[in-house]
Amino acid sequence: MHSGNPLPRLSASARCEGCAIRHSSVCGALSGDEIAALNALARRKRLAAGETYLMEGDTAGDFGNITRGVAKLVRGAEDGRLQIVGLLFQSDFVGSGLEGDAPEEASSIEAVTDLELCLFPRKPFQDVLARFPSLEHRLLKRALDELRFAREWMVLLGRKTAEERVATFMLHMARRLQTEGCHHRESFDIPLNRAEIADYIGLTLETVSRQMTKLRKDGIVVFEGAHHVQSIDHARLVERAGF
Amino acid sequence: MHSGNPLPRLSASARCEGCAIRHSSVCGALSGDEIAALNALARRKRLAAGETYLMEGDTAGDFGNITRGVAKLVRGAEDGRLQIVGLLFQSDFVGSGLEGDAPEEASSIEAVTDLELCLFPRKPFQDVLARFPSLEHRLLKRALDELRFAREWMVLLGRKTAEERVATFMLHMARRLQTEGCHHRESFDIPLNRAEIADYIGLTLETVSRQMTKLRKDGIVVFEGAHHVQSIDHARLVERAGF
DNA sequence: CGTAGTCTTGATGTGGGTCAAGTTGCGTGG
DNA sequence: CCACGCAACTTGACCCACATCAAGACTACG
Repeated sequence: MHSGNPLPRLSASARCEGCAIRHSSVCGALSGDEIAALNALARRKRLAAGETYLMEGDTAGDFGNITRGVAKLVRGAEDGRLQIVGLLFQSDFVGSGLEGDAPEEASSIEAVTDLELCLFPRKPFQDVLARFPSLEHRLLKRALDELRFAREWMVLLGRKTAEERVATFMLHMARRLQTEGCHHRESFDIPLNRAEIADYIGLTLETVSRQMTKLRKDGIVVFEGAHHVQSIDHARLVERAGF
Repeated sequence: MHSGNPLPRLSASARCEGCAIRHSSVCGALSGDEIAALNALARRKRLAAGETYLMEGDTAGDFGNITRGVAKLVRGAEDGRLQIVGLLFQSDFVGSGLEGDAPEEASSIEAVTDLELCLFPRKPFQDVLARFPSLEHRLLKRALDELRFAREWMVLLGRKTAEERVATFMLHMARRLQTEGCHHRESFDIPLNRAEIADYIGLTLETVSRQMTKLRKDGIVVFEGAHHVQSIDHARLVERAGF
């Protein structure tokens, strides 16, 4: 990891100007001139589903954006217990600490689907950050959004029933994934498998499976296979999701 | 709330220069000249233990610091279930959203102990924030710290046993409260009652009580009354706290 | 069309919730 | 200073939602 041969520089065809997440990521804070500074630093990295980008305890420390795919932030115990403490989607930001050397990572980052990252080496990115307060402003907004979401998830993990957890999870997936592609369809693919869902919402995979079956039998969700959701009854899901 | 008679301006004897949290709060980012801008805005507010500063759903929207005491961020369901999603200690920052009007609060803020706040009206503070990037930088560092902590707590809520939760909670209290006063003593007062601890770590008050009793009987914690901790066996607590 | 990974379903177990008394500690008033 | 009353805490008995253990059933890919 992060050793040996350098990552490829961004090719002309993959410049920031034409980037899929040019405006939705933190880069949206930057004007044409400013983005040039980042463009010069950017390196692309691809990971296959299941591969690990960073391990808990590492101090790798680059910054970057997710340009395609879904990643999970995972904390694990030696005895096999896992908790997914966050999901990263297209245009989400990656990186720990702000100043100085990178701190030890509190969680691993693993590719859930095939993944594409746009990475900036630590020190040069810190310099860019110091030059452009609008970039830091954008990072702060993102951090506050993630904090609000983490607290929402604390409510789920601390107080919700299995039924409420799965309903809340489905609403969350629908909100994040329906809008990524086309706005009108209500269908989407759940990128996580049953075990990952369980580790995200603090249950076992068996309980997740049973609750999914219940949603199907109650006509609230129409599945096509275990991962593709044809349609959801949003109102009834909200009822089931609890507070 | 936030109606009628204005809060008192900061008196000369309570200026920022002599403030207990002048350097530990976000204000630590500001030079003498810069702090003057904030000093002109500051209003003090006191709450007795148990009083509510903000209700879930409010859009009050001032910013501020906790100058003394402990507050809890609480989310509640109609059926009585509660989850404390964060504790605020001396020098912690309060306020939602950055730009424009205040968003609806996701959680209530309630005084756990007698509480003293140093508040800045929303709009003027936003102006100060726009003028001094170092203040925003400090806010970002704080937000990232809180995010890291929230994710740590997600692990507790999602995967830890009752025994591990109470041990982790005690370590957290020791860390936050021992250093506030004198460094050498290992004793401290738990500001939360059993029900609040339960709502913080996702258990019932009975289970919390039983686990506290177990810590006492196993000689890991010496209590004097239900709230005062005389000493803790740090190493054995860490063992019990799990991952 | 075989086989390995993933998902579903069923049977059983248990950690922590719920319900119900006690007990302790503390402020208040006599 | 003591008696009372109330809230907070502890402890015990019982229960249930979800975990665990154990087969099967899909499905995808060679």
